[in-house]
Order: sequence, then structure tokens, then C-alpha cells
Amino acid sequence: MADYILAKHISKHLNEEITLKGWIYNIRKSGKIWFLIFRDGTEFIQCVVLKNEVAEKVFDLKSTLTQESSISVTGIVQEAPRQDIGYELLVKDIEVIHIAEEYPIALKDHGVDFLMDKRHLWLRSKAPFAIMKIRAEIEQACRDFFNERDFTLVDSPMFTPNASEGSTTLFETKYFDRKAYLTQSGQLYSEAAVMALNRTYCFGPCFRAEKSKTRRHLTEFWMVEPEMAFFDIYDDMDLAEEFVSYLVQRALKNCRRELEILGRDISKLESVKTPFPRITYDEAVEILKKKGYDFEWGGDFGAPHEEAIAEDFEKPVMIWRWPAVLKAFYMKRDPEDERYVLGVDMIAPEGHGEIIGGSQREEDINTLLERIEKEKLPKEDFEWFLDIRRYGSVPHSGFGLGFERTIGWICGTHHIRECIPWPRTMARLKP
RNA sequence: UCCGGAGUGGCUCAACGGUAGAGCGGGUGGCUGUUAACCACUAGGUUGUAGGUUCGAAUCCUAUCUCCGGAGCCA
Repeated sequence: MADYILAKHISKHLNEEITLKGWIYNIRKSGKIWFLIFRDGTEFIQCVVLKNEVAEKVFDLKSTLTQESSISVTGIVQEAPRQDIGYELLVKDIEVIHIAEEYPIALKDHGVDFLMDKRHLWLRSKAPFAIMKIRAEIEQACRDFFNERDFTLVDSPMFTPNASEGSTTLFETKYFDRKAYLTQSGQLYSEAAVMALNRTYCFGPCFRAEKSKTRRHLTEFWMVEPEMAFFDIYDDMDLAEEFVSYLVQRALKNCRRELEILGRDISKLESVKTPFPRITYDEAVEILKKKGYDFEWGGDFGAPHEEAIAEDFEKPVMIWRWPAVLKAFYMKRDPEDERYVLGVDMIAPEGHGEIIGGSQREEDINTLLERIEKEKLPKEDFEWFLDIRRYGSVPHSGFGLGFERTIGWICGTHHIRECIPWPRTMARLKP
């Protein structure tokens, strides 16, 4: 058993003498009293050092300790109503492990570029700490959600042999004497997997070489992609809203402290329960027209359009039944009107953009072949994918949830690069 | 790729044609309840780079680099 406790468990040790091991977040000095804000990666604790409670050499540490120095601190746990967590430590002894050099990150404003250059240190600060905790909790929630619903995890490969979907730009890499591409989605593999395992999901990084420089884009981001045999578009939307609601409620249940640290308006998350509003593309266009946008049927929604549509709803809104011209070849045509496909996007509130893209898939091989030919995709590369339609084809559906965008919405961060430990953007490959 | 914005001490910014300043961080001193503590003193900058205009350029012009925001594309 370790001879120290984790700071997050401090409340279980009221009036006991305990030892904590960690780092100094901040020091506030006075004459015969000083305060050190201690952190150990599980919680932030104020420690009080009183001149007549400690040895002189311990008291004098106030002039040698620096921000981010590592220490072992022993003291008595006391109630402290003015502290966020309600407790503080009355220090009895401090053992110095390492005196940190002058720390570059002050507890003041810094620019994004500076902080990202120092990402390896910035992670120690309060907001990144809270976001990483929430990210880990939501990732676990994703896995729990699907495990509880008879889904099997079937992860897809990162290396892919061809530029299948065509539309987005892929990262190309050497693969021995051939070329390979980094995956942009696991969906096509999942479509094969559900014919083997009925309901599956994959959860991993995706790569897009788009030259996007906005607060909603990364070149490497994570996506959760469930795929379900025998699901139609309605089942797909039912699952999507249940899933998103589950994630938000899970954050509210298990990440209160972290959301508080981030100053998130919790009331906005509390209302995120099923059912979510569903509108068709045509209805969305009507909303835009009523708001004075000059928008033609058949166009795709840009970020300002998405925001204009989403601002009417306090929950995420699903837009479905899209013009076929806008969507990928594998989406199923609406049987009632060939101009539409049974695709759905989910737009998060508060300007966080599209968090889900999904659809019912085209299960008829001839229709699929038509679209492959029409979009001039390399048919030979899709032979394995067409096999899914040759051997016991069934209706099936799925969607992909952009993980960082979802975290960004739950945490209320301005830019999704804060929602991944080591962000990769067009301009950033380090650290 | 296109359209905007910004590059000034370690950091965040000010000065917008006339002697480069402040706050934070660092150093020194003071303070027994601080909450990004406070108070006093102190060190620290050839203003992204290369040209040009001018008696004089951080400031105006040209080129270039970097970053930021957005568009397109997307999660």
C-alpha cells in the first residue's frame, strides 16, 4: 500500500494526517503564513503553511519553491468552506522532490500558439486537466453504451489501399513498394462487419488532409462509428439521439467537478434528452429562407447556415433526407423520391457544428454500381464492398460521431484542438 | 487555394511619423487567511525577415515568412 493518498480522496480523511505527492500549481506568500496550491493530477488542493505549525526550514521553503516544483506534503485535512472542494491541508511537513526551473506558463492569459507549443506542459493546467478527464469519461461512456446494447467492437484499419470515397483528401504514405492512405472513416469495413456480427462499432483516429483552418477541424480526429444490420434510417436516428443524450447525461453525472472548473453552463446540457428535433433538408431550407438567407435547394449548408438552423433549438437537431447530389455514393436513395437520400446530420447547439453524419446504406448492388460508375470511382477497388450486397444483402444503417466536436460541445471549448491531448492541425505537428 | 487579422522584453498587450511603455512572470524587501493575493523597489527589447520612402519608421510602401480567424470541404 502506498504511503500517500490521491488528492481527490481528501474528503475521506477529515482531521487525519495524510501525505500527498504532486506538484505546486501556485504559491501565495504572506509574512508568517503562505499558501501553496497543490495538484497531483487528480485534484487541486490549497495547503496552508503557518510559521508556528512547521519547522523553520519548512517555513522557509516559501522562498525556494517554484511553480511546478514536485513535492511530498504532509498535513492535517481541514474543512474549508471557501475552497471549491470544501477542504484544505494544514501543512506539517514538506519534502522537496525537485525544484522546477522558471516555468513558462503563468496563471495568466497566453496565446493559443504559445500554449500549443507548450502542450506537454499546458496539460498540467486546470482547463486541460478537466477536459482530459471529461474526454476519458465520455470515451468510456461510448464503449459502455454499445456494450450494453449488444454491439461488438470491430476496429477498422488505419492503412487503406485506395482513396475510396473520393471527396476528401487523404494522407498518402509509403507502404513498402506501394502507396497507402490513412483512413478517413471505418464505415466501409463496418458494413462488412455487421454482416458477420450484426451490430458493431469502431472507435479510432481518422485522418483528413483537408486544408481546413477552423475551430472545428483537426487533421487527426477520433470517430465513433456504430453500424447496424436491419436498421433503417428511423432506427438510425433513434439510436443517434439516444447515444448523444446518454453521453451528455453521463458527463453531468460523473464530471460535475470538471464542468465546474470549465465554467460550463450546465443547464444547457441538462435539457439534452430524447427526443431531439428532426427536420428534413427541405424544412431546413425553409427555415433559412424565413431568416432571410438567399439559399437555393440543392446547396450544402455552411457553418453560418448550420448555426442559423441550430439556434432555434436547445437540443441537437437532426437534419435528414438530403439531396442525393450532396451525399456519398453509399447512401440509400429515398424510395419515394429518387432525388433524395436517407442520410442524416446532427448539429450540436451553441455553434459547435455537425457532430454526427449517418445514413441508411444502399443495399441493392445495381443501384450501388450505378452510383459508383456515375461518380467515376474505381470499381475494382470496391469489389469486396460489393460482395456485401452479393451474399445475403440486408438493409443496414450507421453513423459516425466526431468525438472531439462532441467533447468540445460538452465542455464548451472554443476550439476542438483543446479536446485532444496532442492536436494535429494543418500548422501543427509538434509536440 | 482564396478572403480577412496579427507579428513589439519569457508571456499578454500599449505606443500608429518625433526619446519604445504597462501588467504578469523573474529578482530583492514587506505583510498571519490569501483566492490568477496585495504593496514597494529592480533587471529585461537593434519592434518576424529583407528592401524602400523620410531629416526621422514599431508606425507609411513593397516583398517574404509565420501564426490566428473564416470560406471551400468535412466529423
